[in-house]
Amino acid sequence: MEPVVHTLEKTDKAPLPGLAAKKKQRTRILLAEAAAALFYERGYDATTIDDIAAAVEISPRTFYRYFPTKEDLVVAMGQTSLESFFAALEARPPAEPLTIAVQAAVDEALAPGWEDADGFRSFMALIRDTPAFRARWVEEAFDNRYLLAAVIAGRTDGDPLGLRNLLIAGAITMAINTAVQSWADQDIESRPAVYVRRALTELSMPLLGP
Amino acid sequence: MEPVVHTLEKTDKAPLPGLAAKKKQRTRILLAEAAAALFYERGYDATTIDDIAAAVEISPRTFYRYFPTKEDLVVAMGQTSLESFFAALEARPPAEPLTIAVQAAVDEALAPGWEDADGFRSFMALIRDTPAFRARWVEEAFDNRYLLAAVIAGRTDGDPLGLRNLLIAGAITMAINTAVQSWADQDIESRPAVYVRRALTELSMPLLGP
DNA sequence: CACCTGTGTGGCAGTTACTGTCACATGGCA
DNA sequence: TGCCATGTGACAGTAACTGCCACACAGGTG
Repeated sequence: MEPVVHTLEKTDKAPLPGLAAKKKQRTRILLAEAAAALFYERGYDATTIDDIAAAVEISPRTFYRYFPTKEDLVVAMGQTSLESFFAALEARPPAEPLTIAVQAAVDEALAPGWEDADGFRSFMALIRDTPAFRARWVEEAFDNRYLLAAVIAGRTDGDPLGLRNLLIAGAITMAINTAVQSWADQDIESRPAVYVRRALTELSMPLLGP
Repeated sequence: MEPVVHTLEKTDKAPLPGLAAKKKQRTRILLAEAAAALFYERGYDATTIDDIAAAVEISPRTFYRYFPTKEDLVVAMGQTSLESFFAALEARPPAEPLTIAVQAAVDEALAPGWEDADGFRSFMALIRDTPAFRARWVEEAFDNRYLLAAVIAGRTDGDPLGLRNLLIAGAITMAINTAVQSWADQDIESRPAVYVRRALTELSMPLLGP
């Protein structure tokens, strides 16, 4: 078992001819979208793999060549946002304080979301109410600490696996998740970024006394 | 769905006659122990519910009256340590710096473990290598933030659901998990407490610049 | 004592997630 | 044209879970 450090793409193989790769990627996205639509409509349990496969016109067996388990669909459903976040973060100037950079990256990553904030809220609700998704999603966040730590390390030429960077990444991960979750659960009006800002601001002050 | 805030016991019902409750609790523990033994011996996938039920001489159907899913066994396997941790933490003097208190509580909770550090290490390895367990375990840690935040709030008469306390609890949760995991993965000699101390020390300094 | 009622248990049938295996299709290449 | 590689589908099998019903064994009531 080596998935301690993840990469964002699912590099099972060498890059492939390049055309087939695109097509495979495309089917993967189609599957995730079809699944999402069905989950929102009927719920997770009431949607079978057969349903999802049928919606994309592939055989159920083939579904499993794209996703190892039904739960893993949730990762694909959130992947676009996640990639945007990391891309945005890496594009930020290294001199900028980390808090600000993260804040801005969250803003950008979620930006396409809040014209339809309801969609995003549905997504969060789906995760909250679907135990299998919830666990998988949290695990994903947990793992992405390593990715985040690497980015942080990159801004300062630090050690990607150093304890300090891991802790910072962990705290930020927790902060973002806590913030977004409160937003999804409570607030009807303001944008999630408001919550994230509040949490990150809190983080930038010393958390613990001596 | 309401499990946002957890209690440590599984309060499905009113306290029950009290005798039946003990017996039920006992069976639950027996199941968790039998399952653990089988998992260590053959692995998670190679152990069926039927095996576990047979080891405790109950019917497979009855197993599901104790645990909703096979994965949930991992929570029961770790529950004793978790309860010790919280008990120890609450017993600490409120004046004591939080870092020290947590450190000491981890020490106490894991103490029975390191005469047989190998057992604990096996447990961590099982979690690491069993995707279903891993996700469930991380989720549990994630949820226990709320419990920890409540305890922290109790030491200072703060708000158990206040953002600040949630963030502190989150950071500590991450720190402990990161520390224990590194210990389990790498170190053969020293005790996990050493890793935890290092992480907590780091946490007690400001994590993020302004 | 018989009678009910509530609670834990077991057996059975059914659904669905997932897997191993094999056969077939397609497309580039010699 | 034949050959191989890679993606796909069909089929059978295992095992996790669920709903349902029937039974056992309390404790309280007539």
